[in-house]
Amino acid sequence: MTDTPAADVTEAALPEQMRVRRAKRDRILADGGQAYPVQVPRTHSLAEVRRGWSHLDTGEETTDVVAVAGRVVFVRTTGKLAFATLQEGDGTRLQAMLSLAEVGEEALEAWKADVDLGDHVWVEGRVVSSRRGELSVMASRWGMASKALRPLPVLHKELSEESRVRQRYADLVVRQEARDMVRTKAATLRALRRVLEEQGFLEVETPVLQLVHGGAAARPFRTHMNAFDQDMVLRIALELPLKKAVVGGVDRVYEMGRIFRNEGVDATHSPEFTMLEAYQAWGDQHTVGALVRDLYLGVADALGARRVQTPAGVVDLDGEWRWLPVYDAVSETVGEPVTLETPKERLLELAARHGVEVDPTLEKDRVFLELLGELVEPGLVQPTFLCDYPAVAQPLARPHRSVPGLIEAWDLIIGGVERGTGFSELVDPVLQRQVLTDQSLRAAGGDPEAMELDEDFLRALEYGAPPMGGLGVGIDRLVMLFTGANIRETILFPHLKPEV
RNA sequence: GCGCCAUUAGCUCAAUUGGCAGAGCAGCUGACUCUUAAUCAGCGGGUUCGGGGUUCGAGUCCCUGAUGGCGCACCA
Repeated sequence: MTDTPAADVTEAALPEQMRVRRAKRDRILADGGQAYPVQVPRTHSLAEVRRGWSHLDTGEETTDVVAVAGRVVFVRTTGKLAFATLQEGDGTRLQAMLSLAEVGEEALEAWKADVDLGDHVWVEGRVVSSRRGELSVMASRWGMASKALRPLPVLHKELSEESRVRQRYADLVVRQEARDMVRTKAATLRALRRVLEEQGFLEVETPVLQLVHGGAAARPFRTHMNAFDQDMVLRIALELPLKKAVVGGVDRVYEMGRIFRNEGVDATHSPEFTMLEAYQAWGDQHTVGALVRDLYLGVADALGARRVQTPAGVVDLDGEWRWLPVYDAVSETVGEPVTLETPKERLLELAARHGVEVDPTLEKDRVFLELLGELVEPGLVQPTFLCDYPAVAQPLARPHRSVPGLIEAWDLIIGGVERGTGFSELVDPVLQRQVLTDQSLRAAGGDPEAMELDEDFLRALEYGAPPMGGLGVGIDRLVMLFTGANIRETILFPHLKPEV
């Protein structure tokens, strides 16, 4: 124990409730007890007791002795009989009863004196049903398992938005939705891996620290490797190393991992988020379209619902997943034919007529993409593959097999939001070099999102990559679809600015 | 990045026109052997986000900074 003067000053500055709890801890230790024992008697989880003795009638008692442990979330103490509600990790609760007649005066008085909301305790005793029918453990002994020094937030009201995120550990204790989210996300990751494994995909891990930034258009985080005295970036995509693996014969390969983008933070964007990318040799945009559908259905089944309520309406994942060429989509929406040849001036007029603000200095095809994003995407509630994009949309996609100027790529829209993207991947090393050279010139010209020229990637392609399809799915957005949560709820510990 | 709103006890929130800073839960003391957000009686607990200003007087008005939320812009 620290009794330095400095510690006393700190002690005095603490809120009353924390001083009280510290005093209780000190008293337990001074009396020869343990406030933080390395191990406690525990024969059953709270859930196991609930499952095993659910048949008890109101007031029925057994001689079955169990030992349970959990966090105290409610206490109700009468003179000679104390009740407490214990909670374990997934939110399962079980009542503990301490009766003077069974536990003895000394143990009951210690309970009243030492136990606060938030403490972990263990209780050993018979499984009984109380007179009001509450399944309980009637204590013959109890002990402190871990003394909490900080008072728990109230359980009757949700934490403020900021506290929920800053102190997720407390949020998890007091809010069932927070606990469920952790398990929902884990179930989602399991389901995705299962679907991929069933279809013969191998999971690999590729470098997070990279020499050149590529695979997507985004601003990277920069760092430095001391051993090589080498500036590096954190990856913004998984794409390039996975394609290198396909070159080497890893025909069906995927990675599910964190990528980092040094950009805005809001309810739908986090600077680090989890991406799934999969590449399939001998496949194309249609085969990976089928794969992404299997992935979504696999997750839906794991979470128990193929129909999902979203702000945009009810999504039926069992329905048709429509393929919608983007020029058809925009033509239909604006009520007149729009094609790759439609001049920029006309596109700008259409934008103005439909109230879409567009930077008039954008190139023609980007104006078109603005119209698509503003007028079409929000209205696509059911799963839709927007396809046949103009080439400008995706530098790494293959030119369309039958329509010049288009590429073979899709964006999957569900509930009005982009959920994933897929390609017939570009494997011609000469074309790829042209595209990347153009990108690197833009990077040199100051575009912070443009890709750099990755010579190693081009060397790999020059050895020959098989025809392949590839897809990318934002895992957090997938979880958001099924839970209705915003991205900060799907990420256990999202980033916030430091506290003062 | 721009605009709007918010920040008060451990937690969640009140506070009228600028006039003694409050409630519920939590905590402390006491009562109570079937409670379950237990109940009852009493008590304590505040850098009103930080800094500056106006005023006899500021949680409240002004300036400035921090953090958060929402909207817009950008992105997945």
